[in-house]
Amino acid sequence: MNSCQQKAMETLLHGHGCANQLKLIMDHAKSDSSMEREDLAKSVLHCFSDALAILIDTNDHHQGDQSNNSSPQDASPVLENSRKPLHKRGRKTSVAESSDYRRHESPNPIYHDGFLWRKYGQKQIKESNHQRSYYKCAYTKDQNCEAKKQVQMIQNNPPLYSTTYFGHHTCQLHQAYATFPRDPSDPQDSHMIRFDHPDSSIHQHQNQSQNQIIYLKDENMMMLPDKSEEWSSPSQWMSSEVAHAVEAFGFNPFRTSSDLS
DNA sequence: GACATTTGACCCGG
DNA sequence: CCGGGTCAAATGTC
Repeated sequence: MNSCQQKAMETLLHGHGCANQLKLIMDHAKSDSSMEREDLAKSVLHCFSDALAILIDTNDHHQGDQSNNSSPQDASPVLENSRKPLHKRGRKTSVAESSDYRRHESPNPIYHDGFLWRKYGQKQIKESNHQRSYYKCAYTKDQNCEAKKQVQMIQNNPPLYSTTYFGHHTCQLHQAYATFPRDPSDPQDSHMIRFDHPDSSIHQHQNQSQNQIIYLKDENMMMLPDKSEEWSSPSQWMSSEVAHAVEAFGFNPFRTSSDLS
């Protein structure tokens, strides 16, 4: 998978996570969480818009360099960082100048976006009069995930918050997604998709006869068919909602440019 | 006690 | 030197 497709995949997964949370909230509408629902709905919309933009751009520009399999994701940031002495702290590279970011603006800060974040800093930004909060993926240490986000109020009246995401989630949440089908011809190879916490086993259901695993947190997740020799259709490697959303836009990330014309 | 958040210090790029 | 990003000790919460 090239880096653009991976980026789109992550964005779609992000949207899927938001959709799941939204569904859970709506299923258990005990409390008045309309703000949360609004955040999630906006996140879902943003994710699909961003993913589609990425995928369409991929199709427009990426067909010529298919031989180049080395994506930026393959380059090891760990090695890059390891060149620096351990006692060095502070800004390594300017994330604000990185082209690899996605910025969302909403009347409320986006706390529930489908990922688990850990706050690692807060700073008063000189020009804005508002504090900026810095978050890392909760799996930064465990799985070397480098995804980060910044949340900052950018306007008082009416309140407006900017949430900026940097980098990609490389935590297992996405690895499970990115690595299958591992061996479609191997019947012993279980087809597993998971979108909840990788360590949580309580939601896990295993169909032992078919050696397939689904997760109850994603009730609408498709059980992958045993015959998985073809993965060209999004509906065969995405959740049903994401697949339907992508197909509704008439887009197939594996379609070639000649198919488009 | 374990884990998450806060906050001041440190570091780097401009 | 300044502003922004990160670290890590201190503090809070469960």
